[in-house]
Amino acid sequence: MQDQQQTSQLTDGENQKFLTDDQLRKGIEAMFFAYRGFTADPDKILENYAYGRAHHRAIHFIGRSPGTTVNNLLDILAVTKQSLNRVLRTLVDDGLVESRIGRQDKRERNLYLTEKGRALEQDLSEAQRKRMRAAYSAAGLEAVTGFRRVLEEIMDPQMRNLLQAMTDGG
Amino acid sequence: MQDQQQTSQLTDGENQKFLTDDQLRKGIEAMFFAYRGFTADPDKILENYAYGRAHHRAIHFIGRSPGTTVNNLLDILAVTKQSLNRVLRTLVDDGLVESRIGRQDKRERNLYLTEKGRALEQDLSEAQRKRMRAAYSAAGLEAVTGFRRVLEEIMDPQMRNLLQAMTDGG
DNA sequence: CTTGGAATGTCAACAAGACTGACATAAACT
DNA sequence: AGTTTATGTCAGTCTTGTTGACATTCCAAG
Repeated sequence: MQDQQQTSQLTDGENQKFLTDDQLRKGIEAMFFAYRGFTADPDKILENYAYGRAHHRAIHFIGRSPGTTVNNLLDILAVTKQSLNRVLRTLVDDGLVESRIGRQDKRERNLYLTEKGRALEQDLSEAQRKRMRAAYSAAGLEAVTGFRRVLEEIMDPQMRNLLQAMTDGG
Repeated sequence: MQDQQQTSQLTDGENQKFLTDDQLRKGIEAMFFAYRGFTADPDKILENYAYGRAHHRAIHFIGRSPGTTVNNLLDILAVTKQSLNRVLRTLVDDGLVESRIGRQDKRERNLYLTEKGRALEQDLSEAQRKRMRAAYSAAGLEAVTGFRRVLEEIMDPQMRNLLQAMTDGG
């Protein structure tokens, strides 16, 4: 089994010490604390409105893919239509989101941010980006590549595909 | 400024293309989808019990730092004592957690998992570790290092310190 | 042209899990 | 002795999720 090609000076055992339960636990806890930071800044902005994280998510994905349908959004957000509808209704009522009847398929509703909606979206996004920008900058390109790589492995395959499709098309 | 040591062939501009708003957005969305996957497996187990994610968090950190106090847990979980107390009460009532009066300071309660509690903790942890193990394994050591690095930069400094203290002491 | 299914909206009831505010008790500190 | 700390508890509220039921509109297939 010892051929002349040594790709690493580490044995398999040493090479995979990052797979110990203790290393995994640290990753799990880091994920928990980081996610809290990740949502903290938008949450603080939303306190000024009568909105919560659910509204942020809807606003984000509508702003990101203008004209998306309710069903699309349901796939992305993985909540019930009743739950999403309550959020969408308040956003439409408050004039942040416009819901247009589909041109080809008139059953569908195409969702768009209004100017007011886009303003809030920018506010929330910039707050969240600011933290991410600082983190990326401090960690460096190589770390960011690894970060993205691991996140993609953690998510469900369907979500990975969905994210991929969004990134290509939208 | 140009010494003989070239650390990179990239200009500053090229070197920081990962800081564009579009790159940041991709990271933000990856974080969102990954966190959902991250919590999915324990959540599925908890459906069989009358417990939720809040119980999982309490069980995790008690199992990780046996003898921890309520106040400690409040700092870690960042919820109100009323919220935590409701969770702890059910766990104590159901015989998963033991609450002992502190030896030095009798105002404090030291929290421990019972055997039953440890069994559930193992079940939940192993489900979550399984996904992380697969992700780490697929992504490789270098990516995992970057992953951890970025997560630490994203979280609030107090949480980073707290996590550090836990990792050292506990 | 009718019928079945899909996309959407809405109503009602409910649950988990967060919150605030108020109050109580015991123990420790000053 | 008086104050602060650690914890527990009651009551009420909010957000966001759930299920179940039902209506409308419209596309598409028979």
